[in-house]
Amino acid sequence: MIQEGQREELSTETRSLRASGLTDEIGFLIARAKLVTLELVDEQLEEFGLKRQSYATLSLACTEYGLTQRELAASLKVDPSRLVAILDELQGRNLVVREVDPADRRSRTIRATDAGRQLCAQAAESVRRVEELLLGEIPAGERATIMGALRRIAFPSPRP
Amino acid sequence: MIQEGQREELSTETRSLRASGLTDEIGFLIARAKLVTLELVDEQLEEFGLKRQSYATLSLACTEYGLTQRELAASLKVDPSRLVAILDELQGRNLVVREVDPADRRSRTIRATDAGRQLCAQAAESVRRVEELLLGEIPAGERATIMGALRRIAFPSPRP
DNA sequence: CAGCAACCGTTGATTACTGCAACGATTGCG
DNA sequence: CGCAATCGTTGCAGTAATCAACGGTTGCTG
Repeated sequence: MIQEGQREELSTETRSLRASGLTDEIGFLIARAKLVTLELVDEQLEEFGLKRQSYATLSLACTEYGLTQRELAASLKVDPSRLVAILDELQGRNLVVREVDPADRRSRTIRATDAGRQLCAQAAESVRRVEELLLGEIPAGERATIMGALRRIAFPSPRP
Repeated sequence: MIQEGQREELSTETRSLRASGLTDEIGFLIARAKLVTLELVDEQLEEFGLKRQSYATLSLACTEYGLTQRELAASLKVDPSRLVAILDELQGRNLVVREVDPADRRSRTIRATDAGRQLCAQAAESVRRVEELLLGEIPAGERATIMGALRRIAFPSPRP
């Protein structure tokens, strides 16, 4: 188990975390991994003036499906009321538009503008770099396993 | 790619998420996996009257290292001021005690009581069930890969 | 050994985010 | 037509994250 070659200096912090058993629990690991990962994502998004949620919203708005705010909120697991502010900001920057759904005038379908699409494409490229930063040294086969497992966890039983 | 045998009913929600590319981004996946996972963890902890942070704190208090509040806060990436309320609650339930560090009377070393150890052991057993729920159908070898990757992401460059 | 900067736990204020109820506008159904 | 349900929106309450400040304590330094 312990490599002779690379002597690992274990901080008391790491040692106690291991002794507590927390580093064997998936909940603790995912919570912590989320902190680290999203910090990197935020870093990448900063230059585009986007935050995680506005970026995710913009990404969905770039698809061909004309999603309503309700659908958007459900997809992103965000409260519809929270989405209002996000869309206000995106629309204020002319990245998306709210179109009245002709089929149901209560709903607004959200679509990205050309500027929105362009910005989203650039941001997506930056965001994808995070995976490289985090899993760069891991062989491609294992990386696929990991991403697949995350997908499975993120979208449980019925849906992939 | 697409299995003939199992016809997958794709909801428009899943379809649009895929089309947006978000399901290929590690940031989105981890954020979402964290939501799902911690919901299960909370569920398991509820019967013990613990929340994530108090459980993690209690876990660390159960180790042989007599950690100070400062060290605890650093290990859990929680603000020291936030830890005060957590410890107040745990101490109020006689699960931990604050001992004045004889070496440095400014510091308080946190230790679990016998009751605290007992409760933590029970809670830990429940919490570990979450991994089974999430990764139960995945072969053991891949599970080890996944947990290892999470550890690597959660504790970047210098520390394992 | 006196004094001073630094550190510890704690308090308090400020800010941000989540979840929930309620509202007008609109729809679909009976 | 009338009524329940839905959509976007607003506002509010509870919770957490961040930061400054303070008394008590330590250790360094002159």
